[in-house]
Amino acid sequence: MRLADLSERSQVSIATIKYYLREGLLPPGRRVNATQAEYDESHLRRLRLVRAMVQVGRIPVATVREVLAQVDDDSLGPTIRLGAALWALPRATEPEQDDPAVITARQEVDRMLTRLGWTLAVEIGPLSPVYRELVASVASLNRLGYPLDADDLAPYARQMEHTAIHDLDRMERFPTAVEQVEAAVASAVLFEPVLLSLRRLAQEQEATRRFGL
Amino acid sequence: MRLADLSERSQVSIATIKYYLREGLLPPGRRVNATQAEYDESHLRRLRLVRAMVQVGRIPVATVREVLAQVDDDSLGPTIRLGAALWALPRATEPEQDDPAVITARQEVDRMLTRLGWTLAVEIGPLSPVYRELVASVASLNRLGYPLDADDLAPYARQMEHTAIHDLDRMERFPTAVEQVEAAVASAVLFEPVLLSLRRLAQEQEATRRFGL
DNA sequence: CCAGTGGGATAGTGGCACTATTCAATAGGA
DNA sequence: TCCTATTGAATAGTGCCACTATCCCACTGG
Repeated sequence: MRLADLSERSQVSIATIKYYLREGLLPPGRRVNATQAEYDESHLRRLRLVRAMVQVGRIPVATVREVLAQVDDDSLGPTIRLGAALWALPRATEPEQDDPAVITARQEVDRMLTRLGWTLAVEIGPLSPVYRELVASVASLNRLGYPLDADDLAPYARQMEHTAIHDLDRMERFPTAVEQVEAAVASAVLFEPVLLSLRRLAQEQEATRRFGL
Repeated sequence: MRLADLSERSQVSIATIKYYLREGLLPPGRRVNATQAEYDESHLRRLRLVRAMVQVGRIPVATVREVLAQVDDDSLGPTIRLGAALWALPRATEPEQDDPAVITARQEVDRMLTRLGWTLAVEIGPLSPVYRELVASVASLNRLGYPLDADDLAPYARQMEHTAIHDLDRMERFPTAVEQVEAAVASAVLFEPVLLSLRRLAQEQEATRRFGL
């Protein structure tokens, strides 16, 4: 497959593919000679993943580069690789340490985590971007006057435990490590809109049940 | 409260507040005289909501304006107002009609909805932006090689039914209609990062349980 | 009386994801 | 062989958008 074919099949313009190649989001093709390069299915798959992250996930190109570097790092075991890829994802605005809303939020998050027995999360929590993003989000809600405590968070967390089991079941169906991590990233990025849409539909449904049309 | 005070208490620069006033995201203050205006707590609350939508939710300013127009429309009953506000939120790329991935996605979504008995969603579904966003997301996953059928979607949807009940319980605690709709919008925008963070934490937790460290 | 304040108007900034152009070296069909 | 098309590199430009900066003027209040 040449560049033009890759562009054709992915519906991504040649200029944009060149841009991604330049930015290191797409590995270079196998150079057939000085003026031609050959691309294969893995390039197509990667290109679609990049598009998904950039367009659907609104992830900055620089972040996509970091995530993919983890996906392709053969020196990591599959589990670590998965963590590392998701590690690089969040769009977090880092919480300020001295903000009282942040301190409260952290306390409640920690209480929720210990109550659920998420020991790993508690130990590595403060280092994880995911944890920090959670704290920052809860703090935002605090500031807006919608406080969330451990009692509010716990049921949602338990529901997410169930979804996580589903998620990993789906992931483990893929044969190779790279494909599994790609699936995890795709799931993190693309499945989120699905979940959120379902939530809003459920809200509409529940509102109708309560208040009628 | 004068403009300077509003800026001080919200930590939003005067220039930005003026910008929001210009764009109609913030109602003008009560003019005390030709050169002074008085703002109250509702302005502060609204300003924080706008910031949350723009910064955390990454919602375009033009969309924020539309959403707030619904929030403030007294001619609507509270339920309709809630729906209308959430109606205006999504900013997804519309699915193309003839795309086979979209057709498959729509079939599976519809099957899932009927199975759950979400009759309202089925009837008004094709008109709802939320429904269309769901179809588009599932179609993206299809194209990427991660097909989702009704069997995959249903358990997630059932879980979201539970969260929706929690959501509306929290919303109904607020006294006035405007505050309730504001709470719903804040919940739609700000609670989403919380849910997603919880999901990723749960994934880390579950991955550790399965594969160890 | 005059520094400060609010609001309107207008232009500028910076980030970012592309997009267009040009160039030189071929490839490949007529 | 000729001629058009293609590739990759380099570089500059575009369009969007959320601010941000600057002026100006009317007026306030110590």
